[in-house]
Amino acid sequence: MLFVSKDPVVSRSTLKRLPLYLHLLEALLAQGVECVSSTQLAREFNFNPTQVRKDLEVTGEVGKARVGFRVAGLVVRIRDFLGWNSTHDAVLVGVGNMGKALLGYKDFEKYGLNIVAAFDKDVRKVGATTFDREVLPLAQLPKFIKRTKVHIGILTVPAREAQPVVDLMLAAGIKAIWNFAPAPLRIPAGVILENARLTQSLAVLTSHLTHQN
Amino acid sequence: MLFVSKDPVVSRSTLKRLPLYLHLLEALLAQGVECVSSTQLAREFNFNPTQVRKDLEVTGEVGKARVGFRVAGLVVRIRDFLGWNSTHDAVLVGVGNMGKALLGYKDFEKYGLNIVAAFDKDVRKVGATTFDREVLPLAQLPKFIKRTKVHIGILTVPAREAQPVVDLMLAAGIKAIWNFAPAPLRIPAGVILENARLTQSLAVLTSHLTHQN
DNA sequence: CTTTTATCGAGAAGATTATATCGATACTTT
DNA sequence: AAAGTATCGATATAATCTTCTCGATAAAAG
Ligand SMILES: NC(=O)c1ccc[n+]([C@@H]2O[C@H](COP(=O)([O-])OP(=O)(O)OC[C@H]3O[C@@H](n4cnc5c(N)ncnc54)[C@H](O)[C@@H]3O)[C@@H](O)[C@H]2O)c1
Ligand SMILES: NC(=O)c1ccc[n+]([C@@H]2O[C@H](COP(=O)([O-])OP(=O)(O)OC[C@H]3O[C@@H](n4cnc5c(N)ncnc54)[C@H](O)[C@@H]3O)[C@@H](O)[C@H]2O)c1
Repeated sequence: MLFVSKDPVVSRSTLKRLPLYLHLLEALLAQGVECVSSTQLAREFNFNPTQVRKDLEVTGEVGKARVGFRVAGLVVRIRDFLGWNSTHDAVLVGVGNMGKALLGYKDFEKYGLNIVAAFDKDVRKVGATTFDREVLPLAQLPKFIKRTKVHIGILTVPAREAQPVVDLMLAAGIKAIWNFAPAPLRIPAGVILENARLTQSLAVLTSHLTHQN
Repeated sequence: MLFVSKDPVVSRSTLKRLPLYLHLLEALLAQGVECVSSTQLAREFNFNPTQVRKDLEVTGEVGKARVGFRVAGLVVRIRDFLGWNSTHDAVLVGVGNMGKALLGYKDFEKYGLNIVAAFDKDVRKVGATTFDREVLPLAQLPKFIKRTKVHIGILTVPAREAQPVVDLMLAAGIKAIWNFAPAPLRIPAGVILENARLTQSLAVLTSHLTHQN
């Protein structure tokens, strides 16, 4: 779509398919499979083989005619491309149901994400330790972001609180926001916003079920 | 993309933008705003006005030149279109961190989703009550689905457990699956699969941060 | 009452994304 | 060794999605 600055123009669609391939490839790697063709991968997901090849092209891994791609090579290349071989620190704001689920998710480290601190404005939550991380008062958020130079902000507050918290984050220098609240956010160009809105996902299900009858 | 059976009248992109409009429109409605133009809506999201009009067209609501669309009308039409004015019952399997967050989410009823029961294979979790719902043993899942004719299955088990649980659901007659596990699932045509994969969403963030430097 | 302006809906044009085609290549089979 | 075949990468074509253009229309301004 938009949002990429220079030449490495990779579509958001491709970007979202890469983790799908990766998960499968890691399973194949664990099974000891050495090579896999675009045809095989495509069959797993009901994609088109050409599309798979185009997607994998962005990682730089080249395949061999009649053989396919090296599984181990693809795994490394995709992880590198996605930035999952390095660590991206993040702060989380809103230690409610969703916030706690994210804080408790061990596998984020596999995806290069490291939640270093959590914040809440509810004094009853502050001070408690949630999954080994202390919950800090919201007031300390700006200073913390500036001091630790953390780039990612995870937003798990109620919708009406989302924009004010985002403004705090932006003022403190956050570069990317992962938003779970069903609220339209205003952010300046240059900052990446990714909405993990479950309601959007749900819309696909409920509308299909509705129009099927 | 693919996976819609007959005439895929509405694109998935449009489908995912409708909830965005809806959330904003509901806020406007609460403020007493009566009409809104595609231009105004577009500005809020940095979309193109024509795109907004095309999206809204699918709901059947017609606008008035020089005035725009009735906010109240759009809210009803979008909710109807998405199936959010009726109730879709669902079962949830895997009462871990994510499963509990979903069980505790009060607003799902606004989105037409009603989680009627939760299942887990861990005997320590079974019997406990999580957010007013008893956790049932996995063994009871098939009978429960058949008896209650529930259509939606929510999958919050570890990735390696995903396919076996899906197979159970399918055999019992589930029509739509909302999957949170990072695993490629095999499902027959006619069943709707929607992946709420946070790792796909995360890929957008981490890859951008990586390639910016 | 006429002109101006903002917006609509329909259709055309443009951009992006997905798929098909094809020569080259590397492995298998005969 | 030669023939056959699956797959690659490159390029062309097709499909889809987005944006532009324009005549019609409804409200506001003159
Ligand atoms: N729980 C889910 O399954 C789910 C599903 C879809 C969307 N969401 C969205 O995710 C967000 C969080 O949902 P939840 O279920 O965790 O809600 P929740 O009410 O359980 O938690 C919200 C937390 O944010 C804190 N908070 C409120 N305002 C704050 C502020 N200004 N600064 C810092 N902290 C603040 C609250 O104290 C609370 O701890 C909501 O926007 C919700 O709509 C949640
Ligand atoms: N927690 C998160 O923030 C998060 C983020 C992204 C993805 N996910 C994915 O969501 C899924 C659940 O994550 P989680 O953090 O809740 O994990 P979790 O380990 O906390 O919970 C998993 C639950 O599933 C149950 N379970 C395991 N096998 C089962 C089976 N065959 N049948 C029924 N129940 C079974 C376990 O007993 C446990 O209660 C995982 O696939 C995870 O990768 C979670």
